[in-house]
Amino acid sequence: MSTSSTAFKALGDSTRRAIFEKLQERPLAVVDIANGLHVSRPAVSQHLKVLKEAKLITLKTVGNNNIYELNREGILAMRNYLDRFWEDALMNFKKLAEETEKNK
Amino acid sequence: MSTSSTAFKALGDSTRRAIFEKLQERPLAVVDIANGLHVSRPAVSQHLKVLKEAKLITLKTVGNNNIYELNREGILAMRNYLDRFWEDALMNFKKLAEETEKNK
DNA sequence: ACTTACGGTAAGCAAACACTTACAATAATT
DNA sequence: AATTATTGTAAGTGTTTGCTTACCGTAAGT
Repeated sequence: MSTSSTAFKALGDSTRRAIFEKLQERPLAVVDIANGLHVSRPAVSQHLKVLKEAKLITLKTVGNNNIYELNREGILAMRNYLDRFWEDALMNFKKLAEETEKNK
Repeated sequence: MSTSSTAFKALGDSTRRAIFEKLQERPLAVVDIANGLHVSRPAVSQHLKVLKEAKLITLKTVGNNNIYELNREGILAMRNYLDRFWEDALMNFKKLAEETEKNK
C-alpha cells in the first residue's frame, strides 16, 4: 500500500489521533499512553503498531519500558506529500476557473 | 465526528483518492468518473457521497447529469488544519529536543 | 528465587466498510 | 407517449477493523 494510504488511515481513527496528540507533548511509555484513554492497554499496543508502520512514531526500549515518540522524518515526509497534494488540487482548480472565464 | 476525522477517512480509501485525483483535472459526471475505475458505478456514487460529506467535493446538477468537482473551501480548510497539526507536532518535537539538550 | 510491572500477540467478536445486484426516479431523445 | 441514459438508494455479502480477554516473555524490585 502506498505511504499516503497508510498515513491517512492511521490518522483517520480518533483513538490513534488521541495517541498521536498525547505524544506531541512528550515521549511516553505504553502504560502512560493508555492511561486516560477509553480503551484497554492491548488496544493501545495495536494502535501504536499502526502508527509505527505509518512512520508517524518510533519507539526506543529502556529496560522494560517501550518509550514511544513522534517520528520527525515521517511527519515531515507526510507533510511534504500533503503540501503537494493540496497544491496540485488547488492549482488545477484555479487553472480550470481561468479557462472557464476565458470561454465566456 | 470532527471535520478532520471525516476528511482523513475519506482520503484513506484508495478508490476515493483515485476519484479525487480524477476530479483534479476537471469536473466530471458520475459515469465519467466511474469509467476507467475498477468498481461499479453505484460504488462510485457511494464514494462520492462520502467525499461530499467530508466537504472535499461539491456537485451541481445539469439536466440529468450530476457534475462533481473539487470543493475549494473544504480543501483549504483541510490544508489549514493539517498545517497547524504538523506545525504543532514538529514544534513540540523541537522544544523537547532543546530541553533534553539543556539537561545534559 | 519469587513476585510484580510492562507490553506484545493470539483468538474471538460485533460493528463498520467496500463492494455487488436490483430497483426507482428523473430528464433527455425519438 | 415510449424509450433510453443518468444517478441515487436499498438490500445483501464478504472482508476489515477496533475492541476485548487471555496469555506469554522479559526486566526490575524484594
